[in-house]
Amino acid sequence: MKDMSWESYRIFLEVARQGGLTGAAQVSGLSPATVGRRVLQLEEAMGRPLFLRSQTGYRLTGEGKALFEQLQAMEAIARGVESWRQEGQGASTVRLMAGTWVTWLVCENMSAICTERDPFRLDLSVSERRATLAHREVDVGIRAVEPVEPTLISRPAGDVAYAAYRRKNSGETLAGRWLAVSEDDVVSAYLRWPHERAGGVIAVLVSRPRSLLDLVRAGAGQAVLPCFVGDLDPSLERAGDEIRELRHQQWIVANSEDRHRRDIRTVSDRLFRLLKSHADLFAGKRPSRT
Amino acid sequence: MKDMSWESYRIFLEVARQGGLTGAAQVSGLSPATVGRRVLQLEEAMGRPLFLRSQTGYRLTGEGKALFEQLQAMEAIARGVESWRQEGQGASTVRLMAGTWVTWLVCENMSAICTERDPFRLDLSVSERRATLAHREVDVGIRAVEPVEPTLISRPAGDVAYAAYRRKNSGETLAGRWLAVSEDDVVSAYLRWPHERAGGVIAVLVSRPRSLLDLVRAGAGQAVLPCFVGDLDPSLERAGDEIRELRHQQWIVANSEDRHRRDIRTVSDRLFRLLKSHADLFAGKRPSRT
DNA sequence: GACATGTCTTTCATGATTGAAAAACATAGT
DNA sequence: ACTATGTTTTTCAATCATGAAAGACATGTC
Repeated sequence: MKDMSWESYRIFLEVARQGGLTGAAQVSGLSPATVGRRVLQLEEAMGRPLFLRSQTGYRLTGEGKALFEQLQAMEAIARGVESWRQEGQGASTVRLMAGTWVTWLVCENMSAICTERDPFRLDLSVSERRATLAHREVDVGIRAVEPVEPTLISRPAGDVAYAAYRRKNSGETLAGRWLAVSEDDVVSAYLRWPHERAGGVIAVLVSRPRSLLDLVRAGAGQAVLPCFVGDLDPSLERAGDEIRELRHQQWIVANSEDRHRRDIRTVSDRLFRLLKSHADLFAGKRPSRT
Repeated sequence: MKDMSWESYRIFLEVARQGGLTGAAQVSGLSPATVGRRVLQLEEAMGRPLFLRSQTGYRLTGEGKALFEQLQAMEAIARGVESWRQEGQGASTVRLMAGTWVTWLVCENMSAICTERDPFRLDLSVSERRATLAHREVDVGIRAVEPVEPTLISRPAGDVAYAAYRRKNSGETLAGRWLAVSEDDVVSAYLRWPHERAGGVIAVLVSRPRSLLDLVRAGAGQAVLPCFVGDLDPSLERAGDEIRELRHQQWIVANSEDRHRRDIRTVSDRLFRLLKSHADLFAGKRPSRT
């Protein structure tokens, strides 16, 4: 029997990722009708059900999950080829993944990472959409734990300190009013802290960490933030000492197979310099503001 | 810009492997016309020449070779998926690679490896077409050196001894008449031996080792053969002692990622038993013939 | 309970992709 | 020098895959 078309593999991956035909159709530039047909053919060829169909979308079956695992590895290589292609056309893309606050810092200092004259484009993605380096979904990442995968190379980029912050001159009126991220969206230790350790009640819940800063600025309460965020904001002040138990190191991580890519190296180096130049801020050593 | 179609990748691989449009068209079931078109599109999309075109066929450029390397890894995964598919349909295929003589032994004892009642098919390929385990072109292989790749698992399967053979009762008349494989086709030490060490002249050159046995049987001269081949043939006798310097171990090798495949395990085990049951013959301990 | 909104699925005309055949071309052998 | 055989490339008709729109259906909202 003829082999299954590789093109169906890619469509399958997108349907599995997007959780439905509509989403997959949009990102792949096809129509939902075609996507549905191709998935049907693939299941036919594979001789097993790959999805659980419902009016609300497609969910992977157990066997579908097994296939998904395999094909992700295939996609990783395809991504490598894709960037090799872009490289040849002098228009490469570096995908940088970071947490909410490092992303924020990068945005504030974009000119230190990527200027108009650089021959590459930058794709920033926050870690909520948990992209994986192993599958080459991103080229450079920032992690709070040292990676163990042998296929990754990492470089330590200093400590990160945390403290509670409130609007300046708000005195003790906000003492018990904590701002926090809803527990469903908690992905890091510092986000869990208000839930576990804060004595007072939690006044406002938000779904994105970024909103914490906006709320504190507005005087809605106090929240735990990285020191390099809180200390950099002139309208904020610390509501207590550094929370030592949250301090951790951070690493810049890249895929070792992409060692040869100049653009990745460039971004990685510049990011390293940016973090180093803010090392004192990251570590919570409150410098005198200019 | 839209990504390149994965289907083009597969076509590219086949053209690179077959060295032309015609060959690729046959194995992929397309017409030469479309294959040519798809390659053209791929080159367009990649923005670089991938092949050197000539009336005699397609040859990879340097950049084409780079792409070929990448895509081979992709194909390896696709092969894994393909056998997973076949497995689900209860009709799997085990690809076994071996040298000329082990292949011969397997053919003679096919019932010990794969019978009608087994739920899998066997693809035998001799090592001349140098298939690689790493790229999953074969599932089980026999090697004369212990593999170092960490992705492979190996199992020692005894020693292999060599000696010179001639037709029985041909006396000393054939003393200097060596039969050998032409130097271009020499892939193993025992094939090189007649060229380097034989005192006499080489009477007949053939391109395939298998022909050596036929020639010796016909009384055309003497040739170096594995003992398990020569000693098993009642019409042959040794023309000298074992050639100790050629003795080596052999290993059964499989891809460790296919550990879970029952059919591969079965073939591997049966092959192991077959080799073990002939261990004395392999080692050159001439047993009394029945 | 009606309704709005989001899905997947089906239908059918359109258009892109394909294959067969012929052409153009190089190579090897006589 | 010529022919035979292999290749790639072009041409054109026909098939096949595709998309738009409509249908069917569940889910959540008012």
